[in-house]
Formats: sequence, structure tokens, C-alpha cells
Amino acid sequence: MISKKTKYGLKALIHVARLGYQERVHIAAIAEKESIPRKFLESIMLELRKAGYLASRKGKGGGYYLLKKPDKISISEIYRLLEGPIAPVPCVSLNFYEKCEDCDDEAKCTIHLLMVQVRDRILSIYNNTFISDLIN
Amino acid sequence: MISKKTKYGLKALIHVARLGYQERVHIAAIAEKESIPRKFLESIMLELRKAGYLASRKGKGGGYYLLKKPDKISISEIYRLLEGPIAPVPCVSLNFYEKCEDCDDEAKCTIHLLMVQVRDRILSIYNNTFISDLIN
DNA sequence: CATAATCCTATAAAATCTATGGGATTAAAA
DNA sequence: TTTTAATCCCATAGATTTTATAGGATTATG
Repeated sequence: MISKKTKYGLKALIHVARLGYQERVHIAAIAEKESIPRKFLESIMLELRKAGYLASRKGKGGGYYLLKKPDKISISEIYRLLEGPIAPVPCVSLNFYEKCEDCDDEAKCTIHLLMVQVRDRILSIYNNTFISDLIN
Repeated sequence: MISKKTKYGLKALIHVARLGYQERVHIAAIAEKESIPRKFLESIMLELRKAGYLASRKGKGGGYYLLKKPDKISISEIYRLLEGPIAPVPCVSLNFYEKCEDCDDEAKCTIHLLMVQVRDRILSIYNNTFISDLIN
């Protein structure tokens, strides 16, 4: 199960991506329309901005807008940023690999191959789906 | 990411399934060989027994053995028992459905279809993999 | 009756998730 | 220059879930 943070982040990003070129939107507006707690969304938006997906203007008339093109933002990237590993176990993670304490030899692990398969199936979707695919 | 509980449970179940017909094994032995905390494993084994996958004998010479045939135990079942929903979000779960608070109309939700796809990919693996497939 | 195993309930410790508060900063408009 | 309205930033609180652990009850064997 993905966290609410990731779900909120994806929905907010899609929301911004639906706007016109460099059109701005307030956090408060997104929060209301997407039913996301305002302050929680604020921290998520900040993270998306710092990672280069969004840009913002402060002050009156300010707001957020999309910095990266929606067809260049894969779900994988956002998932990894907000959620962490896509893999079902750390020992098959491509970007967040960690050795299992309970496993001497991964090749002999009874569930290792299964986990690899699951990882690859999920990745094949998230790698090939972009924010642009979710706008409509 | 799956919990350690689910990982431990799967590995323990496979461990028991590798034994001969109605051969018994102690929790302590599994715990040691699979590097699982003994008391934690105890509670997991109890859950697997209550769900009908394992049987046990108390007292001296006791232990656990497989009750259900390994080719009749899908990973889906065990996952749902120990972990809960397989779906990435509650609103696309087949067995643990819950409506999202932030979503009036699922048909209009921007990430709903994506989540359905992920669910189906994972399910297609877990539904079609059985404990018997993981013995070797 | 001693021993060795599971059974059962409670609970504690740690980690993670889900926010919330409050003020600092910035920019535009009045 | 002042007011207003937005993001920025840090701290932390509350809730939930995960990961165990403790300790005794129960049961079966020899």
C-alpha cells in the first residue's frame, strides 16, 4: 500500500499539470479541490519543488506551477521521491538496495525470485507511465 | 514494501513445506535456520495454524507440520492473511475495499486506473504462484 | 512427575505516518 | 510605505503500525 503522502503528491502534481503553461495555482486551492490537508500538502509541494518538478512564486499572486514537462515525469520518479523503494523487499530494490539480515545467500532465498518478478511488473508500469498520461 | 511478518511467514511456510509428509519441526529450529526472532515467529505460526495451513502437536516431540497441500496454497492467500490488502490503495482492493475520503467519484480519479493496473499485475503473480513453486 | 514443546494474552519499544503550529520571508497591490 | 497574501521553514505532536518480548498456561511424552 502506498502512503497518503505519495497519493496526495501524485494527485497534486497532476492537478498542476492540467493547468495552462506557467499558470499558477495556490496550495490552498489544490488542498480544497483534492481534499488534501493544507499543511500536509504544503510540505509535499515543497519536496516536489526542491526536486525540480515544480516551481513557485511567493507573495500575493504567487503559487505553484509545473517546471518539468509532464511527459518527462515518470511515476517511478515521483514514487521514489515521496514513497521510497518500489520493490516489495529491500534486497531486490534497484535504487534503495539493502541486504537482508536473515539471508546469507540471496541466490538460495526461497522468495527472492518471486520478489524480483513483482518488482519488475510494478516497474514496467511505473517506468512507462508519465504524468502526461494521467492528465485526461 | 511487505512487512517482515509476511516475509517471515512465507519463508517459514516454505520451510515446513519442504519436509516430508507429516514430518514435524520445532519453531525454534525454523527460527534458527531462517534467522527469525523466535517469539515473533511463534505468533506467526499460530496465525498460519488458525487459518488452516499448518497443524501442530504440543509437548515433547511436538512441532508443526503442513496441513494443506503446498500446491493448493497460493501466495495471495498468505499475503492477505499476514499483510492485508495486495492492492496499492484501498479503493482498488478486491478483498479489503475502502472508499477514499478524498475522492467523490472513482471514475474521475486521476490515479484510479493506474492503481487498478498495478493491482492486477501483482495479483497475476501472487494468484498463480503457490508454495509448491517455491520449494525448489 | 520431569521435561519439552506449543498456546495465549498482554504489553512494550521502535519506527513510521499523518499531520499541525507558528513565525519568517517574499512579492504584489493599495 | 503599509497592508495583504502567498510560500518557506523548522519543530513537534498525535496516531498508527510494526516488531517484537515476557511470562505463564496448557498439553503431550516418556
